[in-house]
Amino acid sequence: MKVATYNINGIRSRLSNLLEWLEKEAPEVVCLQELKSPESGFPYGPIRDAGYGALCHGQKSWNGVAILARGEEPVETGRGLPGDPNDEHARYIEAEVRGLVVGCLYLPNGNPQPGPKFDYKLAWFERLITHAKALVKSKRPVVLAGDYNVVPTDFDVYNPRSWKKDALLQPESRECYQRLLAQGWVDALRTRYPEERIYTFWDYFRQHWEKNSGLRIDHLLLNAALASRMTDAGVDSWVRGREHPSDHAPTWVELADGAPARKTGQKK
DNA sequence: ATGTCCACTGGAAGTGGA
Repeated sequence: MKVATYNINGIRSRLSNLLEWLEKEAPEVVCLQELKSPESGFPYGPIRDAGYGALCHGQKSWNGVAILARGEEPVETGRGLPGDPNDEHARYIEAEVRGLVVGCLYLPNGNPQPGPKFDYKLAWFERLITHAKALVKSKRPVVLAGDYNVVPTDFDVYNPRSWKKDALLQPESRECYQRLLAQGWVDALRTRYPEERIYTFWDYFRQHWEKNSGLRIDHLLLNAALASRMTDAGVDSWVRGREHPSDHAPTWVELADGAPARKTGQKK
């Protein structure tokens, strides 16, 4: 089973890219970010026709997240990150799919820094860390997937000097990511490729895609119950090379089948 | 400072966000 995350940068203007990718790669579970659309504009019809059930947490103009499931309907377990009732941004949705708990997140970009947007990023990150603490310990398999807007180390960017002042590389952002990992999460892509440069995002400027000047900011974190099932991971970078692409590429993990659910025990 | 793209407003080109 393939679980993927894809920052689509506008689902309405990118629908054909999404459908082509779904048809070619047929992931079982998909986390989407940056829909830039309210739920009323979400293309449920074409996505259903492609064979996927969908959950959408949208808003006008910005942000927006969704979870797709091939051949079934994801069962929603939460939307909006707990911890701040005044936070209106549509950046988190959670569901159960195929025995997995799937958290789909779009962490704030945080630029320019310093400033209120960077403060919001760090505050949101703290709320994520708090929420993740319960998930990581679960006996159930959990994946936290999305656009984290964090370049974990200098090895995850083509040239750290060019991005030194960017919110994605700040020590505070990286410290939060490390603290999240330290709970016990496995960073699927880096575990699969411990010594290779691998990117998930190439901005639209200065022919960065053509020169492979990328960043690794889309991450799939697995708890212990799921990490042992990982058989492969990768980036569908061909999608970034298509006409009219998002600046991100779909990033995925392949998982072996889990043990069948028990009829007794575990129940609370 | 620059570079490019998306969505929105308003009814063209500018703004905000990334």
